[in-house]
Amino acid sequence: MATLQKSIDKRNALIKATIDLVNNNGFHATAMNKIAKMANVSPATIYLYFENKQDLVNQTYIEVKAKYSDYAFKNYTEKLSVEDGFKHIWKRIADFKLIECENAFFLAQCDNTPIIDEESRQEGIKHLQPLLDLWARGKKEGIIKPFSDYILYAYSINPLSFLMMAQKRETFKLNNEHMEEAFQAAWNSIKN
Amino acid sequence: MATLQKSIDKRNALIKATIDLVNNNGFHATAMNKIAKMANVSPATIYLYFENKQDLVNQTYIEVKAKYSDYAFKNYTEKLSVEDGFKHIWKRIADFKLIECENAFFLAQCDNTPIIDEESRQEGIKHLQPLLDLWARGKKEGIIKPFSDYILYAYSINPLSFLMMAQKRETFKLNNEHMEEAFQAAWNSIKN
DNA sequence: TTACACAAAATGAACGTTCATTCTTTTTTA
DNA sequence: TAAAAAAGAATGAACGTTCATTTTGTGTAA
Repeated sequence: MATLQKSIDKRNALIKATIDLVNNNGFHATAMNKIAKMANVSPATIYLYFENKQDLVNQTYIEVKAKYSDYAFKNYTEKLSVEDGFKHIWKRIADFKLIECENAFFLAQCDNTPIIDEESRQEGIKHLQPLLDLWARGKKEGIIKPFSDYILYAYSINPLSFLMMAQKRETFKLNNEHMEEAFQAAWNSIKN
Repeated sequence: MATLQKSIDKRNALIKATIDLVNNNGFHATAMNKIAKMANVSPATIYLYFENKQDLVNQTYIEVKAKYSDYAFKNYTEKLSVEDGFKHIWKRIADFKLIECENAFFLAQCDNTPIIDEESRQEGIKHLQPLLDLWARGKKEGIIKPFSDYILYAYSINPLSFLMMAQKRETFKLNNEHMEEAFQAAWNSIKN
């Protein structure tokens, strides 16, 4: 337990600190110094766990992205109808953005800036496959509009990021009614 | 012409260089040095036009945002029906994101990160009023769903940013057919 | 149980570099 | 010719990273 466990704790603390500081200051304004301080660790210790700053943020991204898709597809099964399946995944993603908003905000920032290696970005995309499969089935059954996946994503999933951002910036307060409206808008934009 | 004109040219060159470099490297990885070099100017000269780096990027943001909304509402008139008016504005915004994609990308990056002062951000929001007015009319006439403006924006306008981002990243190639699909999705998500 | 030795983990100080900004000088303009 | 504009070199601070050293944890011999 002792040694290894301690290590994992430190690594987690470092990743948590990275998310926090990058969320509030951006990647390049976040000093290794500050990350170390927030994680209660010496700056030098970071380099026992990560190659360098870029590696730290890449690994943080991949880890958060994995957490995101795990959350999104929890309890999902292909046995559901297209509409029910979509609603299930959509609600899970919405929940994630609300509940794990620090994580979600970090992902949004990575996805909209050049701070992440293209390689790590590709690594993070893989996880969405079940949703793409669902859409393929929906198109075949004539339930989903025959739009390209990018369009379907842009109009049914991605808007949640915008809402989360507004919420985080406190220019908008999401409530249950809003979420109901949002789901309707999402479904109307892609259903046939 | 002479003095003042020359100054405006330099200022424009600086702003253009800022957009270019921030788009490709992010704000904090963009050195004043490099901005000066790209604008064919001494680093010291920047400080004749801008207070400091933050001021440079704030002013760049406000200027690009103004260009964006000018473009969006060009030739728009309130005499149009709600549907036609919306289509008009939507197409203008879509055009902007396609044609002025460097500008659009810069805005997207500013809107998704903490690089811009909250004050400048607020300054940039004002310009959307005609669209909000149109939605208000649409809701009153029962043509637009009675959703909050944030939701309407998230599902009808903001998705264009996502598509532009994918396009810029060359993971997706937008064509006319896609734009038609995108408009349908946008309108379906907000129409009653 | 204690004392010791060794390796792994962790540290704080130090390094070289790069950055935003300023200072002094030169050039341009009117 | 005087003032405004611009330049390039200089500056101090801050950064990512490394180095020399100390601390911690673990197994072993007494």
